[in-house]
Amino acid sequence: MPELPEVETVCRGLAPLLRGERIVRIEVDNAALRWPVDLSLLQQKLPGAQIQEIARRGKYLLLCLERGTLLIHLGMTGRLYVVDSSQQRLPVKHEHIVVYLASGLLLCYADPRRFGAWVWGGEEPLHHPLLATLGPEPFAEGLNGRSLWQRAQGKRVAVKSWLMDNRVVVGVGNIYAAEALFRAGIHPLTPVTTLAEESCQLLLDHIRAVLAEAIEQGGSTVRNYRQVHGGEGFFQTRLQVYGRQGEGCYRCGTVIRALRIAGRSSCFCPQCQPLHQGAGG
DNA sequence: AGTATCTCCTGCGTGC
DNA sequence: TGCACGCAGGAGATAC
Repeated sequence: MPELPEVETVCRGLAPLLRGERIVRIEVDNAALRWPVDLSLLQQKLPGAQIQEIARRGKYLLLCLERGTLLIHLGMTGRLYVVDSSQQRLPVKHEHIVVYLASGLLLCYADPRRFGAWVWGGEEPLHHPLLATLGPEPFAEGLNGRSLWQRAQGKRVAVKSWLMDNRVVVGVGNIYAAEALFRAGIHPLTPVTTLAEESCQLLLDHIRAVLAEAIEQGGSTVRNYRQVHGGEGFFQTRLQVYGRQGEGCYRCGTVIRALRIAGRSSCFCPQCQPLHQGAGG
């Protein structure tokens, strides 16, 4: 399931392949993604346009064209890949969208569960409703323990749900929230309002560290995530709590447990992540 | 207004 | 071997 490291990896993989390419046409086989793909609009905007840059905002990919930007979200199972139209290829299951490029390359989108999105973001994509309400990027300079702590005041929500709220910080999903909390020694149910400012800083440091390591490793291949060239990421071998319930903690040997928090399975080590006031120091 | 739940969807593992 | 079922979860919509 793509989180920030996976989307960033896809972004970095696509950029050198697509930058400067001119779009010839777009074919949509199944428009029933998270929101219906507006085919007539895309057919009006895309053909003839040159791809200037590929960028990322949160978990959204931005395909920046000459006059406007296409927003792409991979949802849970979305996959972008580039193939050469001159080479024969087998049909890909759940391949819903193909963008034909002037060089003969094809930008393809497959998404079994169709939680993803292809949305026209207009000429000022950062003002698009999907992007306008997003919180800061985790690596943004202005983000620090103090600003996080200030925003946590008066909120009783569990720290894990809070981290996954993209108004607080973008890009942190279920996997990396669990991993960052483990590294910071903070119980996932800790009410955010009880976190000390130092704990917020520690947590942010670990969020940044785990995301940076995951990007370096090409993301985590859990279920069907793949890089642009079809290769797997490698960070999944370094996950310390996610998906490890019932197994021993690498640090202390205690059995990793899983709770359901806001409907999401949340793995943690009861020994390394005790639940108490101001947890995490 | 803050918080929790619902919803979309398919593939996969489990149990009978 | 097959089928029902639960679970996986991003994030906007909806309900409390």
